[in-house]
Amino acid sequence: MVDLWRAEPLHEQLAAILRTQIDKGELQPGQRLPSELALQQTYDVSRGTVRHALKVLRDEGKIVTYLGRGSFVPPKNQDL
Amino acid sequence: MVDLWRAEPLHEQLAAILRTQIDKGELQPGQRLPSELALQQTYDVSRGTVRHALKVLRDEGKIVTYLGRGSFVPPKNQDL
DNA sequence: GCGGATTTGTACGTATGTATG
DNA sequence: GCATACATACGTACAAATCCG
Repeated sequence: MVDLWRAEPLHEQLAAILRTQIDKGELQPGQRLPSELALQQTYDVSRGTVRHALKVLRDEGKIVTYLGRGSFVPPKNQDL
Repeated sequence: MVDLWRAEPLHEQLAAILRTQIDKGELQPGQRLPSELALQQTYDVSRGTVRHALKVLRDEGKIVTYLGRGSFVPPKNQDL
């Protein structure tokens, strides 16, 4: 869970959590991440913070996001 | 084809495509447009997006729509 | 006229994008 | 960082009108 009293910004904490889940394979390639609303409720942060965290992962190439559909873990390989 | 990552909204892109076809005469006055389902499949967007695009053209007077029949390019002249 | 297929109308529900305070 | 509002987009379901065999 994110910790209000850690020095690290909330969105960084959340990004780290999701990044770990992806790297560990708990979020499989091709799989959809929980919605922003779900993440918001799960980690008790605002939607803005969730979106900030997702942007971090997006910039890292860890996820891809589609309007109206959600964020996904992209396939590792190049068979697109 | 419509492009998910263009800045222009999908329904605007689709409206522009159909508007061009009308203005070019590829869709003749009096002719029926493809059904919403056909447009949906052709351009790979949701029906809601198709309907949004058609509403744009309807508001422009480019097409008229009848329940159970379809959308049509109205005659240019006033012989209704 | 009947019945199924087609087409548009409407209503929800869910999700992301953007803007504002 | 948070809260709210609205726009954009997808999916589903069903109703209403029309078309056609």
